[in-house]
Amino acid sequence: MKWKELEEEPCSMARTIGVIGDRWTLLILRECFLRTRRFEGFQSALGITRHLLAERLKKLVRQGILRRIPYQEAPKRHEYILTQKGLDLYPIMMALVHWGDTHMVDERGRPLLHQHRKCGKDFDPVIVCSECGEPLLAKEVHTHPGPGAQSLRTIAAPDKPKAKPRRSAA
Amino acid sequence: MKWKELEEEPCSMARTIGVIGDRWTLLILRECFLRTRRFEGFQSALGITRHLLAERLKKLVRQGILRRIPYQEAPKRHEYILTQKGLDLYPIMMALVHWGDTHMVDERGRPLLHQHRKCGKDFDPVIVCSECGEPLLAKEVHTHPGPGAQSLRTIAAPDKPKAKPRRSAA
DNA sequence: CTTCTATAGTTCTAAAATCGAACTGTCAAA
DNA sequence: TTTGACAGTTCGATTTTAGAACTATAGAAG
Repeated sequence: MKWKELEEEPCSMARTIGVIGDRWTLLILRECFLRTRRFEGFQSALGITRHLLAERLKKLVRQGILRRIPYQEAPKRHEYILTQKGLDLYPIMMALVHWGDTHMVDERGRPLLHQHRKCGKDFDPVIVCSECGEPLLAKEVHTHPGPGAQSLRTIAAPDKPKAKPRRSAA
Repeated sequence: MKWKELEEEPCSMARTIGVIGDRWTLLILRECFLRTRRFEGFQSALGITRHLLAERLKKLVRQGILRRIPYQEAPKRHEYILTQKGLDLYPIMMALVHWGDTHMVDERGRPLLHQHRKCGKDFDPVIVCSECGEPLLAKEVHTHPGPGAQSLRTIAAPDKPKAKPRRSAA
């Protein structure tokens, strides 16, 4: 499977992974949410090679997740800022952080706390059902094909995905 | 930066990315949540090379995200099932799916719908504050160093990463 | 008894991605 | 005139991944 195919699969998760599902892209996005905007800022914060950084930024711009905006003429310079589409990645970022906070902290505790301005408290993100507001548990969710379904794969778990001969028997 | 270093960074997101932040691992986890449990199941569903699949499964087991459980003696066979730590990845998976549903669907609509057994309705996942229950917006969240902070990097947003405006920066 | 099939890997080579370091170009300041 | 900051680009070396074949075990088929 190639990256391009991923984005065309009838699976929203696969498509998302096709866009942001690699180490550097995710880390670049972390920096974006931490308000880094410029090439040098990303590079020195992450230690990514300049080559890859340039490539990843281009891809994020192509995907409409970042916008490249001039901040000075003279030597033309641009900064990269999140579009709405990019800001919408926030729940993904929070979910990643929260899992790390829960399962990957050492004895010192969390490196970073999040305070909700609305209520003033440090919080954890909680996922709830948009319809009833109850917290979601994997076990209580049932998936079924939607209008965009097309392949039998990825819609629901087929109990046994037919095996095919791997070698020519001749 | 190497993979191993990532897991030691004082940043929960980096650590999480170090564990699950690559294309195949994420797709394998998708399959896990769709109830795939066996080597052949993953391989044929994803088209991943057997070599990589074996490696990724080993890593997920090492990380305590999957457990390798024998389901038959005779030729010894195992299946891979999510531990609690693995199940806790559910919010990340849902967040990925939801972003794809919002920004990556084609005219046909969503490939997969999620029904909440508790209320019976198809839903979207919503992230709320654990303290006040209000939906979270990136703009309303302030980050500050926690007990596990140690490096100045990644703790909090440096307002401008050593970018001193040398000119009138618009 | 031999062959086929199913399952879960391992091994090998070629191709692709990433790393690391140097190089390009613009303009301001020293 | 030289240096420094910034935003890239280029290129050879290294690491990962792809793709296909090979190994191993055991039941069923013939």
